[in-house]
Amino acid sequence: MSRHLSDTVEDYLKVIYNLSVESNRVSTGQIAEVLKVSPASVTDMVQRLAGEQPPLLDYLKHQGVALTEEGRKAALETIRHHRLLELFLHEILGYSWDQVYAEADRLEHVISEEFEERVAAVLGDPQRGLHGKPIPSRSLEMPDQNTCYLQDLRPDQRGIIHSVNDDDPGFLRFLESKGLIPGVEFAVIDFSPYDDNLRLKIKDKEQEIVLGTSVTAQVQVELKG
Amino acid sequence: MSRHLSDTVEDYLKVIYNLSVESNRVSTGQIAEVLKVSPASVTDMVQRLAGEQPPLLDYLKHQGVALTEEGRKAALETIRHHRLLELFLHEILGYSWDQVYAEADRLEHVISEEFEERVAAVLGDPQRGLHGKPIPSRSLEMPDQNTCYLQDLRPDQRGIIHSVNDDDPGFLRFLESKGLIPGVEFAVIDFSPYDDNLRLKIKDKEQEIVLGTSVTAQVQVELKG
DNA sequence: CAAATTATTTAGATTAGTCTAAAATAAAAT
DNA sequence: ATTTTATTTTAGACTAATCTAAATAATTTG
Repeated sequence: MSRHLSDTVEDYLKVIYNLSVESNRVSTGQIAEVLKVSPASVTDMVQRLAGEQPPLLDYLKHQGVALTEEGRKAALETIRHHRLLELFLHEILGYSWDQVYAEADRLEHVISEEFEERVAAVLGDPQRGLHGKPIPSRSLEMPDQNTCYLQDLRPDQRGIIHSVNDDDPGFLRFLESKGLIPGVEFAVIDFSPYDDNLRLKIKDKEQEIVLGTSVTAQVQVELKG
Repeated sequence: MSRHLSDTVEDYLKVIYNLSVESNRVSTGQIAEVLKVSPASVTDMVQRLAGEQPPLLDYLKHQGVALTEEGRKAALETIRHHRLLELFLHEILGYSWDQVYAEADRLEHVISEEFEERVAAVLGDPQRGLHGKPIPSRSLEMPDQNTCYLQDLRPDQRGIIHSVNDDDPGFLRFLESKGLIPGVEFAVIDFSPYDDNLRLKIKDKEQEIVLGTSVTAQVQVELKG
């Protein structure tokens, strides 16, 4: 079915997918920043990908890009690889949850469909990754998650940690030390205006914790009740 | 310790290592044939690798190349990756022995030292690969094997299948169907001149088998007694 | 040992992905 | 509604890895 895409192209599509969750069209500047390449390189690349047959991107000069259905499928394939690999590295090879990202990020471009299938089977066809994010299905359907960011909650609301960003090992170790792990229940105790800090009570933990937006904007939660 | 080498460079070094086992210096033409690139490309590349600091190859115009110690270490690193991966794909993910080569050949360039260590640990630090070839040690020592090619044996000699080439799935399925698997004992019954066919009796098998040189030149054995 | 054949190397070109610097466009601010 | 600022695009150039065609060196053969 799918023609071969280079590692680089897969990275572009993945980044565009992730940025698309927030805004409909994605600017070349945003992509450049995430991929740490120059804006000029991005313009070049998105023009190429928009010109492919069939096109992977929809591109309008000075108005950013959006994934085509083709591009979306390719991005989800890579994301499925990544999330299956993270789980695999943890479950089978004993990697810690802050270690898996870098390894999965290289392997995701290289494994075959066969490898993907076998890993999925060994893991029992998991629906969620090691950091809580949904894993696209074999047929590349992304289950829609009913979540919001922790930063949007206010006192007296209760929730469950749904998922966290996986790409910063230091941040992940911080989350672990605070007990902010997917599946954990918590309640918002206090909200502090101006700095937008949140005070949380985590289930089965004595000590309450206070978190700034640089944390609460990176954690997705499921509302309870 | 080691600077980063591209997948392509690792492939060149691996191929040169394998060809070096037979002849001391390796010709650009041989390399071109194995890698399926033009001889001109090989000349280009070997000149580059001989010019690196420190050099990975020793190159003399029109006289072929040899690996430097630096190049040999790099080749062994890749070979270690490959053989550990093949075993891993078989033992942990259930790949058959004719399926592992292609997957390992892509993954070998991408896995980290961490991955290598963990896989080696899970497999119990194996000394031999799935097809019998020795696995270079962590410190990149290649155990020297006391073997010869099956084609060099004559009637009444007995041996054990030591190792077989891993790169052709069809050939591997053929070997399996004949019971020619590393560790299996056999005796040479007959040698036929002109075509150099060998007749073998395989231990615990009723039927004797006759093999041509296109098979016997691809199988390494350990002499017994 | 010279001629013919074969192998290797050089020269010049191509593609993917990147860069910097300059030009063009869009957005923000006076 | 202009000017300023910020973003995006174009233009031109670089590197790694490859190619084909032509030139050169080595080897084989008569």
